[in-house]
Amino acid sequence: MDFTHELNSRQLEAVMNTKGPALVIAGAGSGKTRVLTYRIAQLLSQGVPAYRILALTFTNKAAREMQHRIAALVGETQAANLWMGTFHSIFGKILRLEAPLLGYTPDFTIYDAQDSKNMIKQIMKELQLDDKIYNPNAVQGRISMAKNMLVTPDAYARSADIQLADKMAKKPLIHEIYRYYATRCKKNNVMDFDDLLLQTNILFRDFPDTLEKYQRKFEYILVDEYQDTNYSQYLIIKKLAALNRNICVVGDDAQSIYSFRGARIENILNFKNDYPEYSLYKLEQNYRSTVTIVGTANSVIAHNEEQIPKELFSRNEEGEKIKVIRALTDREEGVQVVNEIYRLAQNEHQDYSHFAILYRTNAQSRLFEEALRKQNIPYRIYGGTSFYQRKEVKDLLAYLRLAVNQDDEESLRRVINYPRRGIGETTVEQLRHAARAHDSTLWHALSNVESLHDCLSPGTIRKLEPFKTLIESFAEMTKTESAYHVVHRVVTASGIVTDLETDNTPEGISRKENIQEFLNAVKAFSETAYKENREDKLAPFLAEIALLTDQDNDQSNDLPKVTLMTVHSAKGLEFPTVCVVGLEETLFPSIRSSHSSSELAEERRLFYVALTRAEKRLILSHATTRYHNGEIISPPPSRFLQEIHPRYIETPAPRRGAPRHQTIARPRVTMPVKRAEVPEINTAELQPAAPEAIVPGVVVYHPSFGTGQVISIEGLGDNRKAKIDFPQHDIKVLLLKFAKLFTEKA
DNA sequence: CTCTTCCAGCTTTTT
DNA sequence: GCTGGAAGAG
Repeated sequence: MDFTHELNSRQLEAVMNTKGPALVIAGAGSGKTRVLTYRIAQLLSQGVPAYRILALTFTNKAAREMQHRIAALVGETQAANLWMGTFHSIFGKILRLEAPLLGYTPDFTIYDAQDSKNMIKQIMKELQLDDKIYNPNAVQGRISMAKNMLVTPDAYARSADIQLADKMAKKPLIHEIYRYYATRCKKNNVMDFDDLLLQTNILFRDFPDTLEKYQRKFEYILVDEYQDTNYSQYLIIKKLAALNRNICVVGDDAQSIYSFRGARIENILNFKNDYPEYSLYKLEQNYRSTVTIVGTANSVIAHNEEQIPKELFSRNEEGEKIKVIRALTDREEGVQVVNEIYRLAQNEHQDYSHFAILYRTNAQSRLFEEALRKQNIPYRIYGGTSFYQRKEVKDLLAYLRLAVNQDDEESLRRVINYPRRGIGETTVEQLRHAARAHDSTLWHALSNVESLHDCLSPGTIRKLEPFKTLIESFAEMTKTESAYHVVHRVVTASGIVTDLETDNTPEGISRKENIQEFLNAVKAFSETAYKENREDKLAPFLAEIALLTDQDNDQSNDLPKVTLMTVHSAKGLEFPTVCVVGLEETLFPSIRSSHSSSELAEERRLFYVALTRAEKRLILSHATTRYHNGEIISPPPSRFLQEIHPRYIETPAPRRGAPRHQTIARPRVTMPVKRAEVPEINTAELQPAAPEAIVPGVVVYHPSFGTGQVISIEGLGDNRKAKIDFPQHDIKVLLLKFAKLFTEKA
């Protein structure tokens, strides 16, 4: 096979040197996927059997794309035999094969984040912990952190550091919740997303023979997006690669944007320590973007310290300068950005699919949707609630999961009274109580409901019996019938259809359509399974969709549409024109990143990711005022805008007559706060500041922070806060109720 | 047990 | 501004 014409010399080296550990630092748009696919093709052409190659990605989409590209190089059959997929799907598969070793059955249920949060809430209720103090999100975050760091409930309870942190957070009993949660998951034959990695680690730790089996099997290991691996993933890879040491990791430290989910940028930075004999390949030529865009991105990321040294460059055209749109309000920002898209589409006959609007938070999408709808521009939104998160789909899924695994308590709770059959909370709690007394599951209590005549009324038992029989009949079906038959039967026999039938509101109709859509998905699964000679039973179907996201059933059908998504979900994608919007302090960078420089650095990498999505043209926008959680805020423009080297930014054309397409005269921005330029104040002439005098722009004096300038005001009543820039200190947010502020006497 | 109304909460989220 | 969950009435 001859790759020399397809690859540059750096890429070629990375492809051809297949032995030993390799670190590929792949800058944005530098042909990372190309290197991975050709490297795999090279291995296959050397005679390495496909089933001995393990290739790990973070998204199903990335895995599928790679599979297609490899199939094009070496043919379908070989490509299909590769062990290629996401961490979660590959190790989920291995765990199903080895489940009995760990005390699970191969049909274990996978819980998504929502399911596990519900379970945590339930456990907290049983432990009588107040969910005002024990915020379920925070608790879940702690447990997830622990799992990703391979901290067992015992270790969690014993760790002095962790206990101190939890005590400080006024949540000293998280270890109890964690313990119950872990026990119940196991009892229910359930794994959450973190378990797919944690249990793999446990498997490899406790069963050396099994580890060795997979070490021998996977002669070559490749990992995509290595900068986004967490500790748990890192350790799995390290263990698997220990025997052959043929490990190739590809990544870009500048694009590490998932530390909030436990990703550890140091994994890529420390690769050289784990594999001292490694070879390093730096891919620095960007094939995606114009010189201007690459220069812009470089000038921004240069503000981060601690990077793997590299210089991304482009030999593409110079390209157009960056357009910065400044709008008075958030709504106006939407209108102006959409106008610009409209103008480009008209003047340059650009297809609408060539445009993407990228924002920091999903909540920002609404204004752009409205503006696009008004202009009759087709668009597609990514993110928000995905198909499998919809209530009606989750209801149906709960029945299906129960049919496969009756011990799945969350699913049982979800449908025991849906559709309404008069089984309320009290009854379920009685069952839970009975289950606890026998140290068994909720289903176990329900299936022995006759023995509970002491605590349940005959009437209640009469309501529970038919439900129990219903689930048993579904369970019976799954053994022999195809997934499609079971789902079809569940939809009708459970009463879901009758329940939805009565609702003829637009939402109700959409719910029915979603159920239909689900049926289509099952049918599609059955057909592929049949074609590929796999079982088309319900269990493998559920296993497959548990790890699917809405980006996966992306039917980019019909007409070309503008793409709207968060910057996070845009990673790995590219568009001719990219609009990065909402570039204001507190929003991008997020306010939550303001207290630590490492979080700010991550925000900057996120901005870098956004910029490097663009091929030809970049449009950046910010608004002077915007609604945020129902309040008006007026944050200054993002510092990231100032970090772009000015030579890349388009300077507004001098006004010659009225501009043709301007919809609204642009008022001057009142407050482009630049640090350290706060006017002096005469400290001799001060008076206590009246609350109404504290407005953006006003210069104030604070006894300990000195002179500062008000950036913005948030909150109402006693909660009113001022964000003030004190050049001698920092930007502070002060509660006006307490802050002793002074203004100059008029 | 069920329905309504009210109130707090609220980044990002490949799996 | 929107959503999900809790509380209270029927």
